[in-house]
Amino acid sequence: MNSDILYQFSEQRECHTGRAEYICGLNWLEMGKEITNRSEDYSQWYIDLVKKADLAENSDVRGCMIIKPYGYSIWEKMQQALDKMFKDTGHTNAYFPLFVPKSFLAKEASHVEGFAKECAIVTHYRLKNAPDGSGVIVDPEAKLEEELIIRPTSETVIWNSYKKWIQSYRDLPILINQWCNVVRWEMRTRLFLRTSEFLWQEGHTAHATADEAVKETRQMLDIYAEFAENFMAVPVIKGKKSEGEKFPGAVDTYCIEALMQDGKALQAGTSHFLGQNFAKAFDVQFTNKEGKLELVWGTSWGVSTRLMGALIMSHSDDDGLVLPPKLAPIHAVIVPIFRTEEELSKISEKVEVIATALRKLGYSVKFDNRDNYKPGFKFAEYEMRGVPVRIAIGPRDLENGTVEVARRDTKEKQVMKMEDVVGEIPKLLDAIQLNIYQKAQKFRADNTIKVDSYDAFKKALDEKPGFILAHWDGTKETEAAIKEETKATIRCIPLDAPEENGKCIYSGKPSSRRVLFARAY
RNA sequence: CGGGGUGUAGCGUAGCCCGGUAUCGCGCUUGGUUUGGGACCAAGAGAUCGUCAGUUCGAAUCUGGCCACCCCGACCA
Repeated sequence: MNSDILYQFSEQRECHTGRAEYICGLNWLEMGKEITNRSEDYSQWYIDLVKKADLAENSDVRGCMIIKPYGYSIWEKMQQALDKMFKDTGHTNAYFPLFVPKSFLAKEASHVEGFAKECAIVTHYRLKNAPDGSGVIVDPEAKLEEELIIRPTSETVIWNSYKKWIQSYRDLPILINQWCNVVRWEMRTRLFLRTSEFLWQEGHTAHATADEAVKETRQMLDIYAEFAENFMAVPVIKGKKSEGEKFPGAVDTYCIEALMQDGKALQAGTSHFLGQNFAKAFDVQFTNKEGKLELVWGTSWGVSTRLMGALIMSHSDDDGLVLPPKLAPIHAVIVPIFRTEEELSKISEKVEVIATALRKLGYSVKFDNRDNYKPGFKFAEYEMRGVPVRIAIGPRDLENGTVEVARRDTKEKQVMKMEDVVGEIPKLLDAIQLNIYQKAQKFRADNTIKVDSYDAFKKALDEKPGFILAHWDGTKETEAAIKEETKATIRCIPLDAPEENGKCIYSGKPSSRRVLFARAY
C-alpha cells in the first residue's frame, strides 16, 4: 500500500491519537500493523469514501442523504439501464401518490405489522405563528381526520387503484413500474445503505393466474441479477428468502445477494410473489373467461439507491472508487500536462480530435484543463472518483505523437500512439468491465465456504467472514436462534442449490439442501 | 428507546480543568514562481464559540435547561 495515500485518508482522524489509525481498502493495515476489528473500520472507510468520491453526504435532515451530482449521475445510469430492461419486458412507468391513508395500510395484516414500526406520519396540514412569538407551531386546529402515512412502499396505494382498474381477464395483466422515493424511519442510517428516505423503483403487477405471476416474479429476479452482473459487475446469488426474512405481505420473496469486500452480505434486490394477499385485502377480483369471479394474483419487485452502496463496496480499493465502465458517468478523462498557455492550446488541439472521435462512439469524455491544479492532483482526484480510463498528454507526447493511457482497475499505464487511442479505448473499457467482474467473482469464491458443524460455522464467521453454505432444518426457531447467537442470517435458499442430504448444523435434524448464511448489512 | 460522545470560519480542529472576545491546518482571494503522481512563497478575507437562561466587573471557558448531530445496541432494503 502507498503510505502517502494512507496518510491522506488518515489525516482527519489523526489528531485523536496523534497517529494515523485509518484503514483503506483491502489491506487492513494500520501503518503496517494488523487490525483486528475489520468491520468497524471498513464501515468508516466506506463512509469517508462516499464523501471523498463526491457521491453523497449526510443531510441536516435526520437520517436523510444528499446525493451529490456525481453520485446522482451514477444512479441515473443505473436507472436508464434498468428502465430499458423493464420496458423490453413489457412494463410501463406510472406514478402514484406519496401519501398512504392509514386505513389502506391496515388492510393487509402482515404488511402493516412489517411496516408499522418505521412509518413517518402526517397528522396536520397547517402551521401558525406561535402565540409567544417564538416561531411557528403546528396549528392544533388543522388536524387531519385520517392520518397520512408517507409511503414506505406502494403496494396499498397501487392495489387500491387496481381494484378500480380491473374487471375482466381482458384487463390483465397490468405491468407497472414507478420510480419514486419512499420513507422508512430507521433507527440508524448509513449513506446509501440505509437512509430514512431513499430512491427506488417499485414494480407492481397483476395477473390472472398464479403461474403467470410466479413467472413474472422470477423474470424480474433474473433481470436484477443480469443488471447486477452485466452492468454493475457484481456477481450475485439468486435465491428465495426464508419465512422469517420474507417481505411482509408476500407469499414468496426472491432476492439477489452480493458479497461485500469486508465479508458481509448485501441484499441488492427483491422480487415478491404476493399470491392473492393484496387482492384479498383490497377486494380486487376479475371475471374470467368462464364468467366466474376470481381474485387477482400479484407481484412486486424493487431495487433502490442501496445498489450504489453495493457498487462502492464491491470494487473500491485503497485509492478510492472503481466504477464499471457501463455505469461510469465519465468513461475517460484527459489530463493535459503543460507549462504555458501556448503549450495548453497545442495539447488542446490534439485532445479535441481524440475527444470528438470517442464521443462519436458514445463515450463520455472529460477534458480537465483547469490551470489551478497540477496533473498529480488530478490523477489522484479521478482515481478517487473511479473514472475507468485516464489519458495524459504532455509536451513529451506532442513530440513523439503519443499519449499515456492509465486504467483505474489495475493502475497500469501504457504509452500509445496518438492515432491508436480511439481504437484502443473501447477495447480497454470492455477489458476493465470484465476484469472487475472477474475479480469480484474470485473474491466471492475465495470467501464462500461450506461448513458441516455449528463450531465450524462460528469459527468461519469470526475468522473468515463471507458466505457460508450450511444445512438448516427449515424451521423459524433454528433460524432465530442462530441469528441471536451469531448475528448471521439466512440470506437466501439459493435457487441453484443442488439436492444434498445432510444434517442441520444447529439442531442436527435432516436437511435436503444447503442454504446461504452470512452477516449482512 | 438504552449506553457513550461531540457541537468554535466552508471543512477539520486547539483553547475549556485553572474565566480576560479565539489557535492551527485545509480550502478561498490576490500576486509571483511552479506543472509527467496530491506544488511553493508572500499578502489578505472569513467566527454573534449550537441555543436559552444563570453566576460574574467580565463567559468559548463555570452552573442549569433545551436543541442538533455522530458512534455502539434493539429495528431494517
